[in-house]
Amino acid sequence: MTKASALHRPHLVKRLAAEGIRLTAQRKMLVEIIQDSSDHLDAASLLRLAKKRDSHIHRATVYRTLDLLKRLSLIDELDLMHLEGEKHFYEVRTKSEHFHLACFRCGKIVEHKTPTFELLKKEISKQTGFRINVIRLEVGGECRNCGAQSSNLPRKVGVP
Amino acid sequence: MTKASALHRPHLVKRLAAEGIRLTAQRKMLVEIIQDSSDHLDAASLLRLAKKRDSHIHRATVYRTLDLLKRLSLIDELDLMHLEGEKHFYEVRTKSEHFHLACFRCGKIVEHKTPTFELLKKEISKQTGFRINVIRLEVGGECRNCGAQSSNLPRKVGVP
DNA sequence: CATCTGATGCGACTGAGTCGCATTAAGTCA
DNA sequence: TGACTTAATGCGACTCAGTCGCATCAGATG
Ligand SMILES: [Zn+2]
Ligand SMILES: [Zn+2]
Ligand SMILES: [Zn+2]
Ligand SMILES: [Zn+2]
Repeated sequence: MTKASALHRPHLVKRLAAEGIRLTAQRKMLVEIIQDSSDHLDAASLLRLAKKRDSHIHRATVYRTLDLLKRLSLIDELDLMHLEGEKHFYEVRTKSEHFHLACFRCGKIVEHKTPTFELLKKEISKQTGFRINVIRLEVGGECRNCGAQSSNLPRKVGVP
Repeated sequence: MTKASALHRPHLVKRLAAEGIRLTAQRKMLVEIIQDSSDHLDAASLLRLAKKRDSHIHRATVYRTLDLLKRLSLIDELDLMHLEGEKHFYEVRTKSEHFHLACFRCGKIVEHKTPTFELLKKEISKQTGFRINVIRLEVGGECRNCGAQSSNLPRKVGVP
């Protein structure tokens, strides 16, 4: 169990209850798995992990729960630059906006944050009049390690 | 034909030639369609438009060409906040980075740019040591118009 | 023009995600 | 606590975007 789970689970459960959403065993389990995972999970991985705990859980339930959590803005959906196919990944939404950098060589995903991002968000809102609900920044490139080796290793995608 | 096409097509063709890529009739046509379109196209729309010009073009060719252009960084792939399903959309990559705002109520897509975004990009690079190859910022929310009506219109997604 | 080779068309195939419906179980209240 | 109501789950058939291997076609080159 990561630090995140202990902090967020009560909040999530409260949110679900507040919306008049039924707190089923499956939903609790799925939320727990997402929160406790140190990786960013895609639907298939989530289903796989869930089946370890309850082999009868059905993929439809996983998709429906992801949709629900997305609609409630309890999780964010990520592409991670489509590093491994067209999958989408999910993570619990935290108050402080962070974003993701994906290395096209080694596949590493790095989370980062900087005040400039928060500033940019405010600025966009002011300049365009949009009330911002979701904001997603993703970066693809070459991480410090891979760049340092200035190697000729095979590339995966997006490299000009 | 939009302003973009006249400016970029020669460049695109040059780039393709430079890479030792064969300039087939199909590739030329697909590049033209993407450039001339005022909308952001997804694979299916691109195929539909292409078939109007050459009814024999096959969907596999469209997918392969999109992959090629993506790999060469000649086009960027967008999600547009999955406003209409899980489709991906494509646009010619221009030098100046812009990003997209999607309104969850009316579905409008707005393109925007601000120096802070360029600044952020430089900052990320410096702070993380990443050599940035692709950077994608997408915003979902409520546009000025829809917000002004503070209406109870049906919502599409992501609204808490 | 002839040759070489990468690209296209094709159609079968895959597999993620969806849908309608019968069954189950969460929440509620007497 | 034990019905009762109704949302949620499990199920399996289904869809349909995207992939793949292979035969054929057509750029590029000299
Ligand atoms: Zn790396
Ligand atoms: Zn993250
Ligand atoms: Zn996506
Ligand atoms: Zn709008």
